[in-house]
Amino acid sequence: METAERVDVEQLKERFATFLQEQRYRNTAERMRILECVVEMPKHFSADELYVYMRTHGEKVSRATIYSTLELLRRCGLVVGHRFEGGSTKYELAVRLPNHDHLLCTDCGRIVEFCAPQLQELVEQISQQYALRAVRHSLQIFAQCPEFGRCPYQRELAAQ
Amino acid sequence: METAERVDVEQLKERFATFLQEQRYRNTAERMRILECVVEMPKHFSADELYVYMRTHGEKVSRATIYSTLELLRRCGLVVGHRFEGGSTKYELAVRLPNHDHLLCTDCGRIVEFCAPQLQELVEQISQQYALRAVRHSLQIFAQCPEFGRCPYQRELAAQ
DNA sequence: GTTCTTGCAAACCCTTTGCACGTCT
DNA sequence: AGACGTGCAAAGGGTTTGCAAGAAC
Repeated sequence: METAERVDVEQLKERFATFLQEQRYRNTAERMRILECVVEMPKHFSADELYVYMRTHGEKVSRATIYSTLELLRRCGLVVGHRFEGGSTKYELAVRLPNHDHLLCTDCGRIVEFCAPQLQELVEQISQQYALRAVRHSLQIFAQCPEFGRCPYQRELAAQ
Repeated sequence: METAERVDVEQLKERFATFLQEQRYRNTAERMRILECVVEMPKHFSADELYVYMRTHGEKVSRATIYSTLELLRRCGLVVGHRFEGGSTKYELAVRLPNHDHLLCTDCGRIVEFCAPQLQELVEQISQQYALRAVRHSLQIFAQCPEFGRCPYQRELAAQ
């Protein structure tokens, strides 16, 4: 849980409260508890994983509320959603590592996050070529270990 | 249908036939007819759009066969699948424009394809930093018109 | 003749929705 | 009081699967 300590939950809750107020949404206990639990989740989690986590930690909350609150958190900018291949949308706390993209190891499923400022430049350059203004982007790199089946992180993953 | 004429269907069918043979899949009439229809589809299409197209063009085929054949075509490299935001997976013929990415206008929904060789370099560079070998990537840029609501392609889109 | 593929429908997963009840303002 | 949010279950869209009949090898 080392990542959790680095995040100032109270500050996030304030930002969320301000957003809700400005957008004329109601500040409910459920919404704040969901934000608290989002902070406690591992880096990438699905709506259902969050639901299971909350139900197994004594929180009484429905899937519908989780989905709707995650959408509010996304619009508030506190959470980012990614549609990786295969399953469901994965969410992550935006404050953990802003403006990053993902490298997905097809050997072990590991997700590596990276920041590439040059990519931002490239994205803006390409958008300008089409007379458009880049709002955001999503780059996913699918990669393998140089020697097939010898992913250096496979052991690490198995140990978890 | 100008794009269709530029594609050598027979050559694609040969490539698919070779793939099926090598992988010990059977060469069936359905699989070849699906490939023919994929060539006739607009650039980006969903499995269901292909299904509807085939059913309205006298082809008797099931959704299950469409999905399984699209997966074979993908593994054969003839077709690429994209998970844009919102709906279903969109497929496209790989030969039309290889190694490209997508710019999505959030005003009009238009999908612009672009090739950026610098991106390929960047992707490889990033992968190497993590001792991985890039297999493929997917970059989606979400963009808007400089003046809100004045997308130069909106008229074009409405005219269709 | 055996194994694979097909078509159909049902199942499946993830997400959204309708509704009655509860809560915030 | 009124509008909005919640929980539940049911519906929804997209995709996959189980099975009997049919086709490829």
